[in-house]
Amino acid sequence: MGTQVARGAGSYERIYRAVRRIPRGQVVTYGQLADLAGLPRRARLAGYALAALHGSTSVPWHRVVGAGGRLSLMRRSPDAGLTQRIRLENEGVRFDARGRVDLKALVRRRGRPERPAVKRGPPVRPRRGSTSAT
DNA sequence: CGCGTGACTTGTA
DNA sequence: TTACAAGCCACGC
Repeated sequence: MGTQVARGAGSYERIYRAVRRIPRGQVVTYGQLADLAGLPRRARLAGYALAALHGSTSVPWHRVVGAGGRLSLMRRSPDAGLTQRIRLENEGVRFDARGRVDLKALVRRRGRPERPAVKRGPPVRPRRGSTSAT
């Protein structure tokens, strides 16, 4: 078998291996996937890695959804998004009327990724003709 | 090196 | 509900 996988060559392999670990009938978000791959805060990378897959891949990419159980593919590629939905339903995953995955199928988050003071600076937009005129 | 864009996420307005 | 901002990574121009 493959003796080893592309070592640090790229984080993609890590993402793919993490995807293969997703239990059938369950789904994870891109953020969770990145976390499972040991790449916290790299949700976008997870999506990019999946986008690099080819159609005949054996990676169960359909078990990866967007935050809140949304199928991000539906927006970009409705066709692929439909394939994803069909595959998931085939695994017993339920969807709501909005087309989102039933949160019950979402793998629970383990621990709590502490969120260090990343307070995003609120877009302070000074309004003209205000009281503080000087 | 900078910019724009993309299967991302979260908080605020 | 949508739109925007900021953070993140990768790729093409």
